[in-house]
Parts: sequence; C-alpha cells; structure tokens
Amino acid sequence: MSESSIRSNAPSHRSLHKGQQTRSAILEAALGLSSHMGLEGLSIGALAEVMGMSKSGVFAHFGSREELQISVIREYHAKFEEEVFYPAMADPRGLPRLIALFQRWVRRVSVEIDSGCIYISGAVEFDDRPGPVRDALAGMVHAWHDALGRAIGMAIAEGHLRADTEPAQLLFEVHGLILALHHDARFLRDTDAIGRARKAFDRIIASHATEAGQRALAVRAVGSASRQSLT
Amino acid sequence: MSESSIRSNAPSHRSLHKGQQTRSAILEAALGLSSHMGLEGLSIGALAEVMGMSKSGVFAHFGSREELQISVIREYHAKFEEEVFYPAMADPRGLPRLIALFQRWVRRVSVEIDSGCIYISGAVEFDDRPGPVRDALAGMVHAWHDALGRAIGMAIAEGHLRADTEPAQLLFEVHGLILALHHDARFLRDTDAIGRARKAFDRIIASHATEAGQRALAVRAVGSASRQSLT
DNA sequence: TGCAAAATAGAACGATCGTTCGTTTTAATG
DNA sequence: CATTAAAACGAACGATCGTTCTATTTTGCA
Repeated sequence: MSESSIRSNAPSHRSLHKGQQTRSAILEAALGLSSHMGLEGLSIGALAEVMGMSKSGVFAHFGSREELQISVIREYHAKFEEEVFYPAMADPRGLPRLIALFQRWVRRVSVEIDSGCIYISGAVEFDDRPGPVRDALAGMVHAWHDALGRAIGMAIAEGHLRADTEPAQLLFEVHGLILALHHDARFLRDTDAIGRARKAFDRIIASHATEAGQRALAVRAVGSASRQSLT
Repeated sequence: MSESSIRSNAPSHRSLHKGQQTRSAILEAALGLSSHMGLEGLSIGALAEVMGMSKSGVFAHFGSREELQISVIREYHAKFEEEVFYPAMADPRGLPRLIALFQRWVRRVSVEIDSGCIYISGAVEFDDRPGPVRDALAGMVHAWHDALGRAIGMAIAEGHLRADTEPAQLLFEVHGLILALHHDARFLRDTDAIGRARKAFDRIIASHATEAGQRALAVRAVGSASRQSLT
C-alpha cells in the first residue's frame, strides 16, 4: 500500500528492526507537528493521519501521550545539539566559540521562523503545568543555558571578556535577543528581526570585550576565513 | 443562592443591567484562567464551573469561543493600558517617561510571574494560527510597541537620547529583556531575573543617553522623589 | 403588581481526545 | 519454509470540547 516509503533509504535492516524505524519516522513527523501546533497541540490522531497509520499503531510506540511529548523534546534537543552546540565546539575557546554559538543559535531560530522553536513554545505552554514533560523541557533548557554559561566563563578566563563580566547577566541579555527575534520574526512577521538580533549582540560583545578579545576575533577572521562563512 | 456575590459593590443597578455585570464577572474569571492555561487552554466548561453557572449560560454572553477569546484579549489590553501606559504619561516627555514605561512594564510582568502575560503566551500560541484571534492579539501588541516607539522617538527629539539612536533597534532590545524576564522568572523560576532585566535596561539607556538626558533624570530624581518610588 | 424581555439552566448533538483490547498482518529467526 | 514474536489495525470506551435548542427562571419596567 503506502507504507513502502518508510523503509525508503538505509541498508534496510541491520539490527535496526522495523519498529525502531517507524518510531523514528513517527518522531520526526511529531517534531514537525509540534513545531507548528506546540507540544500541547500535538495529537495522536493528527500524527497518525500524517503517518498514514492507525491511532493505536502510533500510540503503541510510546505508551502514552506524555511519553510521546517527552520523546519529541529529546529528539529536538538532540537535533539542537547536533546543529548548534557540537559544531561550535570546533572553534577555539573564548570569544570565537561564544560567537559561533550565538551565530548558529540565530541561524537555527531563523530557519525556525516558519516552524517554531519547541524550547520557546514549550516554555510558555508548560510554565504553569508541573509534571514530567515540564521537567524534561526545563532540564534541556537548563543544559543549554549551562553550556552557554560555560562558554562565557571561558571567554572571561581566556581574557577575551572583561574580568568583571557577569556570565549570568550576559546570558540573560543574549537570551533576550533570541526571544525577541523569535517573537518579532514569527509572530509579528518582521523580517528585520534577524539583523537587529545580530546588531545588538555585536554591541553587547563589543562593550564587554578586552583588547585581547578583539585580537582573537581578528586572528580568527583572517586565519579561518572559510569557517567564517556563517553570516 | 450563590450569585449574590456578583452585584456585591457598586450602586446595584444604574442602567448597568444584570447581563453586563455577569459578563464582566465572567470576563474577569476568563482572564484569570487564560493567564494560567493560555488562550487556547481556556474552555467554556471550566469557565462555567469557576463561575458556578451552566456552560450555555456562559456561552450566551459571547456567542462563540473565538469571541470570548477576543474579549479576553481586549480586557487584558485595557488593564495593561490602565496600569502601564496611562500612568507613565504623567511623566515628562523624553527619558523620564520612557523609563517610567519600562519600570511599570517590568512591575506588571513581575506581578504576572505566577499568572502569566497573555501578550507573550498568546504570541506563541497564535504565531501559526491565522484568524481573528491572532489579528486582535497582533493589533494590541503592535499598538503597545508603537506607543513605546513614540516614547523613544520623543526621548530622541528632546535630546535625551543620542540622535543616532534607532528607535526600532532600541525597542527590540528592550522587548527582549521583558521576554527574558518572563521566561526565566516564570518557566525557570529564577528570582534574579527582575534584577537582571533592570540592570540591562539601565546599561542600554546609559549607552544611548546624552548629557541632557542624564540631567533630565537627575532633575526628576530630585524634583519628584515621591513618584520615584517605583523601584 | 403584572408582563414582556432578558438571562440562565439543562439536555443533547457531533466531533475529537487519549486509551484499551482483541484480532490480524507483518517481520525476524530457527 | 515454518514458527514465533513484533507490529499494526479497527472498533470501542469514557471524557471533554464547542455549540444548539427548548424550557425555565429572573430581571427591569409600565
């Protein structure tokens, strides 16, 4: 019938049983739905229709709606790490890495302008709804904030940012830029938001950077011009 | 029975028919529910239970769920204007008024830490859901942003902010602080968020202010010490 | 006080939700 | 190829949703 598309690519079966494959496919579809309708708007019925399978068939893979939502959160987190966090680790400690993290973060949210960021929508949906879903979500957000906080701390330790820079304060302000970007671009449909976020970030960094920090950026701009291609 | 509490205060009836009174009471309850569960989480059944009346009785006041949601948005907007916008208009044009607007905005969101801001949650809920509710919400948010933009423009015209200040850029950054405050305080339960928002705002303003702007603030601090009591 | 109008109640509707259960189909293994 | 386990289906469940309809109660006014 129509389920032939599921096992389209990959060397068919290699200890990756059918169940795991469809589970992954369902999860990807669920991620797409959640991005648009939110984690609360994600329904098993709609997911089954998108997948072209029965509700109970989808349900069986997760056992409960909550478990499905948590799985979606984990899937999103893995994708986020893969796309934003790990690549930025290739840049040298200090300002270069911090800037790479922000650039990739902005790029990610920019792509998400017509699909939505689950961290942001989830924070609003579950800020008043205790339970395992909220816990999972908060844990992931905390992990990401901690990673950013460490990057800021390294930039201070490297002497790229002034010693009196408060990591938590800087993190707060930078996070605000991302939230404003998401809000203006996605809700208000303002296409200038990306530029504003970048401009504000540059100004914040410039106001905290030391001469050594400026030098580290200049070296980077010349030394690895290819990697600098992240606009 | 129990509906005696509805007409508790006010000179009973004075062309304010019973229907209008209960409609207001329902709207207030709906505002409370929406703050916690979001506009999408607001259900007529739950609202009826809170009000101690039947679903159809509640329903009849609005004719549709959409109309109820829009009414809630309008009610929220009116309260917001009354609490944030109009009082700040009493301050002199320029930096004093701009700062008053922000201070009152922060205070409002701070109070909302355990009730939620409908502008913010609504923006996430309806960023992908076209229709009259989204339009109403976007209209209100735009009106508020325009008001803030005008206040910034006045601060520039008064010579309190540097002439090269871009109102849209400044507005973007300040809005980001509010969003970060809402996120950290409400979702992450971080009690330091208020202080961080204020600190960041002070730094942004300081970096854009002229000497005349500083003077205007000093005069204000001395001249109207009583009104300065908004911490 | 009596009467029309407004306001509320109550029951029912179709739809959708998450979930359960028994059956059938499909896939992996000897 | 036969057998067994995994996977998917399909129907049904109780609950809740927004909405409609017809009574019933309450209100405001002559």
